[in-house]
Amino acid sequence: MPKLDESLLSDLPPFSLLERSQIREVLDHAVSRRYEEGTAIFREGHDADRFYMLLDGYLRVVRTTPGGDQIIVLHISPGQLFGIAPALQRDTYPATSIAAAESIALSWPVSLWSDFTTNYPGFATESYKTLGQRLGQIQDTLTEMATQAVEKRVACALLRLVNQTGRKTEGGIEIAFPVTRHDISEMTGTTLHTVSRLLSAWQKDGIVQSTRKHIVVTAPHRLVLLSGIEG
Amino acid sequence: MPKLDESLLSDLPPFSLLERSQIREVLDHAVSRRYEEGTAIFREGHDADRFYMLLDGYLRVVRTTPGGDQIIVLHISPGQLFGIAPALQRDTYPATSIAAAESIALSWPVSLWSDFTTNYPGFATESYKTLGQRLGQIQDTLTEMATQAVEKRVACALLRLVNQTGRKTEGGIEIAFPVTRHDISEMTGTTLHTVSRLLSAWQKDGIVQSTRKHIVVTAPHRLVLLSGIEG
DNA sequence: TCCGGAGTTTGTTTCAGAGCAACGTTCGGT
DNA sequence: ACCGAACGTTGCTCTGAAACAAACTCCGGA
Repeated sequence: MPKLDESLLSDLPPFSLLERSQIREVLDHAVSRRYEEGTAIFREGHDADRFYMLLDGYLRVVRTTPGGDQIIVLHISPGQLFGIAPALQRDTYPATSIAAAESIALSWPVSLWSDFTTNYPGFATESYKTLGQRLGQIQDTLTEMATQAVEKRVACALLRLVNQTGRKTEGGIEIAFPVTRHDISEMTGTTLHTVSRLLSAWQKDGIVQSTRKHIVVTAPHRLVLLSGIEG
Repeated sequence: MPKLDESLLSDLPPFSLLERSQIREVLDHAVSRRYEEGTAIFREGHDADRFYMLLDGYLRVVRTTPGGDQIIVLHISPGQLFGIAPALQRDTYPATSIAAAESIALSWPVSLWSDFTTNYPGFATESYKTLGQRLGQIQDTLTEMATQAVEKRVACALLRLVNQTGRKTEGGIEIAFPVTRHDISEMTGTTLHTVSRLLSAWQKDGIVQSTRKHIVVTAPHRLVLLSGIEG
C-alpha cells in the first residue's frame, strides 16, 4: 500500500482544522480502496464495522423493500463522509451504497470513531452537520414525494443531481456520472417508462439533452419552473 | 415556578446514567411549559434557540410545502428529546412541532447543549442514538411512500401509531391521542376522503373501530397482513 | 462479426385514487 | 337550545400514471 498524500484531506471540512501531524495519523489508519462502477461498498443490514470518506467518484445510497423494489435515498459526492452508522450508535448499516461511477474511498474501523471525535477538533462538528443536512434533505424528499405529482418530482430530482454534481459544459450543465432512466425512477418512486417519456418531451422542448446514461440540462431555469416555484 | 422533581428524568435514557446532583443541575436549568392541543412548540424556519424533552402528551412534527400542503414527518412520545437542531449545527428548526394532545415539555437554551454532551455521561450517546433511529425511520417512510400503494401506506401508518403510542383496552389496542382522518392523510400523502373510505371498509371487516378523533385497532394481525408482510 | 443483454422509446390499455360535491354528525360556545 | 365550525361519510367523475407490450439501439465480449 503506497503512502497517502496529506493534501488529500487537508482541504476537506471534517479535517480542515487539523495539524499536519494529525492528518498524518488519520491517513496512517485509513484504508484506501477503488470500487468499479456497480460495486457495493457496504450493504444494508450488514455489520457496520467501518466508516468512510469518498475521495473520488459518486455513490448512490439505496434501500430495498421486502418486495424487492429499490429506491435511491441520496447520492454521495467526493469529500463527503458516508457509512457513518457508528455516529448514530447503530451496529448495522441502514442502507446499501453502490458506486455509480468508478470511485475511491478511504475507510476506518468504527473503533476509531470516538478517537476522531474527541481528539480532532472540528471533526465531530462537521460530521453532525452533514448528518443534519442529510436528515433535512431526506425530509424534503419525503415531503415532495407525498405532495407533488410525478412530473415535478422528476424535475426536482434532476435539479438535485445538477446542483450536487453538475459541471458546466458548452450548451448546458452536465450530470457528472452515469444516470439511467431507471435510476431516476428509483429516486422519484415512478417507473422508467414515465421517466423516459418525460425526458423525451423535455428534449423536444429543448430543456434537456440526453443520451444513454448521460444527461445535460440545457435550460435549468425552465426545469425550475416545472419543479414548482423555488429551486 | 415550582421546583421540579428529580424522578421526572432519572428513568429516561438520556439522563439515566446521571448522579442525583447532576439531574438537579439539569432541572435547575430547565424551563417547563404546558401546551394546549393544537399549539405549536416551535415552527419551521425559526431560530433554533432551545432544545426540548417531552414529558407528557404527544406531538406531531410537520413540514409545509411552499404550495401549502402539509405532511406529518413523525410523532413524538413522552420521554423523547425533540427540537435537537443544535446537535446538528443547524441555526433554524427544520420542521414545526405541534401538540397533538395537551402536552408538557422541558426545554433548555442551545448554549447548554455542548455542556450536556461533554459533562453528562450517556447524554450524547443517547441523543445520537435517537437521531439515528429517527433517520432510519424517515428512510423507511420514504421507501414506503415511494413503492407502496395507498392502502398499504395507511395500514403501516396505523401500525406505527399503534406501536408507538398504543395501549391495550378491552376489544383492541387504542391510539392514545386524538387522530383525525386528515392527520392520517398527512402521514401517508393521500386525501382524507381515501382514508375515510379505508377506515369505513376496515370497520366493516372488524379490523378497526373508530369514532371521531379516536381509533381502536381490534385486529392488529389483519392490519399487518394488509400492510404487506413484516410488521 | 455476430450475439446477447442492458438501456431506451413509444403505443395501448387499465384502474387506483384524486377531485368535486353534497350531506350527515358531533362538539363547543353563547 | 341553538348555531356554526370542525369532522366524517359517500357517491360520481375523470385523469395521471402504472401495467403491459413490442421494438429499437447501443455496447462489450466471444
